Amino acid sequence: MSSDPLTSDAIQEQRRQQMRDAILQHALDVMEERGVAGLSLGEVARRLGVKTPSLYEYFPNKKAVYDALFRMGYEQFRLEMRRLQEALPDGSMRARLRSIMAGFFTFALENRALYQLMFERPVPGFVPSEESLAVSFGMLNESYGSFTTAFIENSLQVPEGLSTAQAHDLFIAVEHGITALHLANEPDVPPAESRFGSLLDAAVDLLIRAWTDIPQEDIS
Amino acid sequence: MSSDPLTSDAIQEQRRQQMRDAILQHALDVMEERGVAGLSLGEVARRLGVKTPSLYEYFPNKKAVYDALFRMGYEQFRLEMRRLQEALPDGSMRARLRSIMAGFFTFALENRALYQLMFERPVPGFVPSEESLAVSFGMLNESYGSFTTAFIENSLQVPEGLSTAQAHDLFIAVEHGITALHLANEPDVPPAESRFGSLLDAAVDLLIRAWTDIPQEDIS
DNA sequence: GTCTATAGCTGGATAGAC
DNA sequence: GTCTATCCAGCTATAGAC
Repeated sequence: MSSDPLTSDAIQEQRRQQMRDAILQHALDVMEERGVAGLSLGEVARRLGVKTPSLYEYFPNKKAVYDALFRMGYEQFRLEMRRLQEALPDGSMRARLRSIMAGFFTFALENRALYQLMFERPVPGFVPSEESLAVSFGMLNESYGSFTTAFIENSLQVPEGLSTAQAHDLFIAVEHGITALHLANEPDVPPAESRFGSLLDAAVDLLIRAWTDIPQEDIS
Repeated sequence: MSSDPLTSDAIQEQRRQQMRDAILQHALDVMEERGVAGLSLGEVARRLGVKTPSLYEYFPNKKAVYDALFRMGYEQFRLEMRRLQEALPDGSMRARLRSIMAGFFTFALENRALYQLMFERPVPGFVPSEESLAVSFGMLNESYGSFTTAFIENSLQVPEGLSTAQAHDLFIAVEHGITALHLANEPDVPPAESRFGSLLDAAVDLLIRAWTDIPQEDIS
């Protein structure tokens, strides 16, 4: 019997995918060290133990590497958010929002370069492709879905004039504002002691206060 | 009489300052077009009608240009915030917060590159100098001062466990979150129609709701 | 203070041998 | 699919004439 061509192809494909992943992983490392815009394909190749032109077998150009990273970032982010949803504590809306915010923040700290690529525009000339933007929107929609569910379950009320989608966007904006300022100003200070990281609880409190009717027993 | 050396020196100094300003202005233009990290001294020189080495008479290296821009950004920002404070509408805290947020947002839109340099870290290897950081802290303190005043005047209450300084930081984080997401996702959409720009009012509402005791007449 | 000239480097990307 | 060789472009920065 000759070797099975189908299996052979599959192995080929697998190897190809492994190489692509390795490139992306080393690219991430380089970005962490040199800054997002400081990615160099030469440096990536060096770390992989190959020569630069070899990379062009796997990505047509540098922008494609950025694009793949952008997409990968949102896919990982989606997985992380799902994991978070499933492990969400029972009980108060406060505890649940707190948990989501902490997860968001932690993801950003553990994937700084990726986070910057996803939420800021640090690379001159790079704009995510349509397909990658679709992935990022998919993630947002999924997040929006569980946000809405949580809202209904806890009978929180969004103020009139504001859609639930907008409330969700505002939630993300608050998360991102705290996260981005922490990363820009005190990237290496532990969140709990940091100027902006320590505001996570206050932010949750803010949202709960604003979107919950003051209980009647508060009035003497 | 010979020419007055003092006056001559002053003129020299003035010319020098003009050239420095011109360099910074063109650097800003280039950053707007090519991205913050895409600044090229060669391009700046070209637009000024001089050769690249001439720039080194005015700045010792490229980082010094970034640093001067960073500082300039915060100085302009401070002026803008003062102007805003003075023109603050009488009346409700809501109207005043709205005005401040709109001013912040507008400054960011009209100075995108500068804003990114100030609030994000888009340039690999660039960290603001101590002196420039001092300027930025000075601005924050000034902003904090007027924030506190406005709070006291309107007898708003920060929740226990949160200092006024932290409330101020949270305010900035909300401003930045909305602004940054707008710039990253829909930089060219007019704020009023944009996904995140349109959240400015909702953000003010959020803060007011959370930090104001619900009036008694709300209870039937 | 401006220039020419140039060092010195790094980068992205392609052609073509193996 | 990997390599060598190379192109080409751009950049920061310095030396030294004028």
